[in-house]
Amino acid sequence: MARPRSEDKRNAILEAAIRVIVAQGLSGPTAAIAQEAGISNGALFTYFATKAELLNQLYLQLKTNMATVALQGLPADGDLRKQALHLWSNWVTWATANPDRRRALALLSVSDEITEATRAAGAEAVAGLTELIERLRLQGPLRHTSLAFAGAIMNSIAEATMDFMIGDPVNARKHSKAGFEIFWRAVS
Amino acid sequence: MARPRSEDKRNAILEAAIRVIVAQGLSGPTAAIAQEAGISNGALFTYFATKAELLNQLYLQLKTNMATVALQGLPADGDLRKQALHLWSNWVTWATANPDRRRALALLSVSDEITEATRAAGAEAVAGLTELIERLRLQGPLRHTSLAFAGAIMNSIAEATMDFMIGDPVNARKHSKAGFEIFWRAVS
Amino acid sequence: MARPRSEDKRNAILEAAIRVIVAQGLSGPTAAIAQEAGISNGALFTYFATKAELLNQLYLQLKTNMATVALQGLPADGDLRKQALHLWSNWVTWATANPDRRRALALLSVSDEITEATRAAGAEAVAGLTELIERLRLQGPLRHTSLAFAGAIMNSIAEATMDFMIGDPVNARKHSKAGFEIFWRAVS
Amino acid sequence: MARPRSEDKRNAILEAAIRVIVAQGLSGPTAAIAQEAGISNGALFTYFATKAELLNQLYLQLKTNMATVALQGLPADGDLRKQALHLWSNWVTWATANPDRRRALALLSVSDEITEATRAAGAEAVAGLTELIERLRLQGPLRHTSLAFAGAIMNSIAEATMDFMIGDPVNARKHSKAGFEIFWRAVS
DNA sequence: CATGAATGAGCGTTCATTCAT
DNA sequence: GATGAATGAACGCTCATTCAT
Repeated sequence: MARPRSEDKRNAILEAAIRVIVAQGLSGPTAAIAQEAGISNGALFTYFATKAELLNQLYLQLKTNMATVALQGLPADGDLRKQALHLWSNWVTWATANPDRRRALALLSVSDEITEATRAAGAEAVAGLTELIERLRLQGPLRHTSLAFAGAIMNSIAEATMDFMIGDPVNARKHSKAGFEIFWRAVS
Repeated sequence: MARPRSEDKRNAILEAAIRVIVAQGLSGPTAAIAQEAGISNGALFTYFATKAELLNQLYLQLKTNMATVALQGLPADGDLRKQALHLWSNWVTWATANPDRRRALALLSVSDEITEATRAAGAEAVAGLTELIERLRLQGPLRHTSLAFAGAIMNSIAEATMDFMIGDPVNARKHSKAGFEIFWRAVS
Repeated sequence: MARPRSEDKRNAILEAAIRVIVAQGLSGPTAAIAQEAGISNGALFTYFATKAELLNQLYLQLKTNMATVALQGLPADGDLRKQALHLWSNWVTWATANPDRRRALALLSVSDEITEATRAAGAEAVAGLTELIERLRLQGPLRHTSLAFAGAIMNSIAEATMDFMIGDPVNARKHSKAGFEIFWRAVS
Repeated sequence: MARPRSEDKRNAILEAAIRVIVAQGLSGPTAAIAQEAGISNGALFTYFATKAELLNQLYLQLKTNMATVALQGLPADGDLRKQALHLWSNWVTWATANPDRRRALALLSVSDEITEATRAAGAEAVAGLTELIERLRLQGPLRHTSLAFAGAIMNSIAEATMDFMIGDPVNARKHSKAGFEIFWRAVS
């Protein structure tokens, strides 16, 4: 058996890609990613056939990671507001603790390198989140809009909140609270 | 800076840039922009010293254009809700009528080619808008947050709304209305 | 008006390509061709959009050049043998005087970079030659084979002859004569 | 050189190389050859130290194979024409039955990866053939040329004939006969 | 000895910018 | 000023060869 393909190396590449993307944008060279990951420039293509594939997989991993963290420890039986607050709290905490991941995900989200298939898989990955939002929506004033619209609104409020939490860490808690109240008023 | 010969040509370049950016992203070649504008390759650099400068100026022009339209015909004396609704209506109308401009502006907004100075000038350009938001904020639950935060929230709700209006034109009016109500509930 | 595209430079590239192909084969780098031609590596692509296009055009030019030389001063009224001898003589003289051109053409002829369209144009370019061969064929023992077959046979004898003329210049004249006699006996 | 383990594997590689060369040219990747041979990437280099060595050995094997088949069952006592016809027949039969081998050999023959030493060994391998040609030559009009020249001429006529037999299998027999007559007239 | 991941030089092509005309 | 050819650094990707397992 040859040297096995290393999961660690794969992760190192994805982590390196985040750093390069944050520093140089999506057009950062694959060679820089490889160097940052401590491998040769050719080895990168053992793990990802093309740069586009690397970006797609990174998008998916970031989205999955975000959703997983956001849903962590969600109280199964709490009332809706309690659940929403838990989710919100996890979410903004993730964003605050991982500004690079969040920035990379934001850039990837608007890139046209990300295929429809990947976007669909990404939607799948956040299904747990989506479901909670749906329950919220059905009970409030957005009841007559679509799920997607409600999700987008919630997402947009959250993102704006996170921007401020990251940009002004001292008042992060305050912004988080204010953001949640706006969000809550939007859906209930 | 001596003004270059033709203001028309300058505008043609900026319009061409919008089309190229929408079609190919920010990495679209300057040569494509020049061709689309009906001028030569090299002439573009008579009007904009570098590609980055072109992008910065385009950002500024788009932001200014958006703000100008948004404030058009704002009733000076109406009550706040009436004013806000007028603004909202202008804004989403602009976005619906100019999806390319909006898409280009969105891409430019997250690009790291846009300098701090340009962003500051952009903030300047939307001062009229900002002022109205500030008046809203001071009267409502966001009163204890910052102006910038309130602006970002409002912006984010509007952007999400516009996405849906453009993506689903049949229900555009409905989305606009729903979006405004959310916005209004957020600030009042 | 900008610097005009220079026919000289185009020719310099084609000549350089011949030298590089002879020295390194068809896989010789475009950068080497550019350097040999005294231009920057990017400029090559102003004249030929891709390497494949360069190779195709080179093939065509070489084939055309060969045919033109071969037909030079062909006696219009001479008897067939006289005409054939004239052609043969021109042809092998060209090959002897231009071994690099001939070698490059040989490599290009077997390359799969050369498209069907180019091969068709090449056949067009040697139409004058083909026509004479056809007249020969119809009068001799090959009368019952195809034009293409007769052409291939004649070509193959000529090529073998040229190989020996180039490889052993001292006896070039002798080989040429012997080759022609074989050829003549093949077709008459 | 200790013989590597498996002669089978060596042959599998050579056969695979033929297929890859026919499909992709001489620049086909060694990895593709290995895959086609059903072995790993690296194992190929246990059998052939470099790609060039593989190509050289393949050249030699193909040439040997061709010559062996061509001489099969040669009547020791027949008259010259009978012997020549037998040889011719074997030869074109081999080419018709093994177009891939022939195509690969043709590409290898013009490649500059094949060393002088290999070419010399190749000449050695076809010595039996050469000897017959030599006997022919000494009795006919080519008597005053060199052995090599006569061989090249004969080879060239045969190759042109084979091209047509392979390209137009329906008339293969006819082309073979016509080719032989030309050949015979050239040497006798 | 077999495997296949790792290496890194090398390639064709692109493109912002410069400059001869 | 306008044109578009020239420049050359940069990029994504390939592949012969090496080497850890």
